[in-house]
Amino acid sequence: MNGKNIEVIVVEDNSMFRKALVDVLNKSESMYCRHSYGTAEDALSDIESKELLPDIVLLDIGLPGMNGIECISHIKRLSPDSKVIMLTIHDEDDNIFRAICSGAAGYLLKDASTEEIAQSIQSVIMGGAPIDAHIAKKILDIFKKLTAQPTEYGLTNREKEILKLLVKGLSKKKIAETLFISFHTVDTHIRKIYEKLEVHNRSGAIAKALKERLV
Amino acid sequence: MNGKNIEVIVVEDNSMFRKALVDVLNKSESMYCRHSYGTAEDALSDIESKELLPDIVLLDIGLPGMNGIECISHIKRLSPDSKVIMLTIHDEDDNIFRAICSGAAGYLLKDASTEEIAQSIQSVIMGGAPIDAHIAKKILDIFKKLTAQPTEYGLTNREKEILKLLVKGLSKKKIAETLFISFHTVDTHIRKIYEKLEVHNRSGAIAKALKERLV
DNA sequence: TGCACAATCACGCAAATGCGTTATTTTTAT
DNA sequence: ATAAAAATAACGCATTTGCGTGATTGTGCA
Repeated sequence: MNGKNIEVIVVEDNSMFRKALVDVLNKSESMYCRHSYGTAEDALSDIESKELLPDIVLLDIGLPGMNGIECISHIKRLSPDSKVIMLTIHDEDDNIFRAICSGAAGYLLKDASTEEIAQSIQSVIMGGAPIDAHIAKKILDIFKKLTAQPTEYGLTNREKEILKLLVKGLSKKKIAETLFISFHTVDTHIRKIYEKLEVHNRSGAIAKALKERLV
Repeated sequence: MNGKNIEVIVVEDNSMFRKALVDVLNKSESMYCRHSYGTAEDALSDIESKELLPDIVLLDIGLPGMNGIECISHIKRLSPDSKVIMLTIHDEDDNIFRAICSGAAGYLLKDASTEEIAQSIQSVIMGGAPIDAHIAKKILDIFKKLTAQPTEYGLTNREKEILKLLVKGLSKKKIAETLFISFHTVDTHIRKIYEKLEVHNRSGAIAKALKERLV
């Protein structure tokens, strides 16, 4: 049961970091890394042609060409049992959600030590889901945002109605025609909307409406 | 092991439907319904004062006053082991996601027969998650949308950068200052963005960017 | 009875936008 | 090396926007 039996491949464009990773992995007693790549395309074509079935893929998100997120599903297609651990520089990366949904098994920051990364691989093999604490919080935040009751800005029904039309891209004139009211009335309503949403232009109102699911 | 041992409570504002439900439940050999309510507030205060710990809560989404979604978390707080089955009229209800995240165990349409509803209760008790097929599809669609690769509109990096600033609500002038380029250049980029996104104004671009997670 | 609030409408004006058109330079790809 | 694409910049103009300031009407609540 012991021995170097966990096959790991590394996909990471920074060659310094890639080499450091590979070295650490190969020093481990339980895993080895025979293949590492600088781009998703290289890795995928190798997996396909050599019929590689790695246990673990360490995958950078910020790759040139095809990015890591896209890469996950291709890997899963070619080698369904491979576990993918994402590596990222930024914890504010808003791709977290996509990665998790695409089937990433873990999610680590690059400032993790190479040892920590090796440790995380063990954890994935044991069925765990190593996720950096900062990233875990981000994930919870995303869920919280998705599930949160929309903030109550005290918009009246008419204002909500007009906000919807703004989001649809209508001009004041078009809105007036749609609702059979005067251009000026629309203008007044929009001013109230801006005031209540605490924005100063259409862009802000639309962004807020969509981000906070007001419409 | 047999007998009427599953305690169900019903929260539904339509009294006709509520009564029909309660009757069917009480006719069942395995469950009973002693308490039913027309509002979330009534149900919650009763749960609190009488220390009810129902096995199942059938909960309408479209309640007057506190809605069903809000109600879930209160129920879970007062009676953590209760399983909540949501009832809704519309399958296009965009609250599905919130309900699931709040911990609803099932999600049914009101046009389900009362028998089907009773059947679903059994299924929840058995550890299942009865979700109406239409609703299940909606859920998958929401996830698909959340996880979908953003449609490729062929935006260049510069265009994406400027799109982000548009979403932040900056004017062309501000964008020009931010990027240390001319107002006119910003203008040109924005025109290309509109062209590629097939919109004709800022509102359309921002709405598309946010809805399709381009930023 | 009165007052707050929603919804309606109006004028004017500076600023911003959207678009037709043209053009140079730099980068990328074949 | 050469063609295509991207990034840069400019002028003019009709339209739209954002906002200061003002007003009238209806509805509900205290």
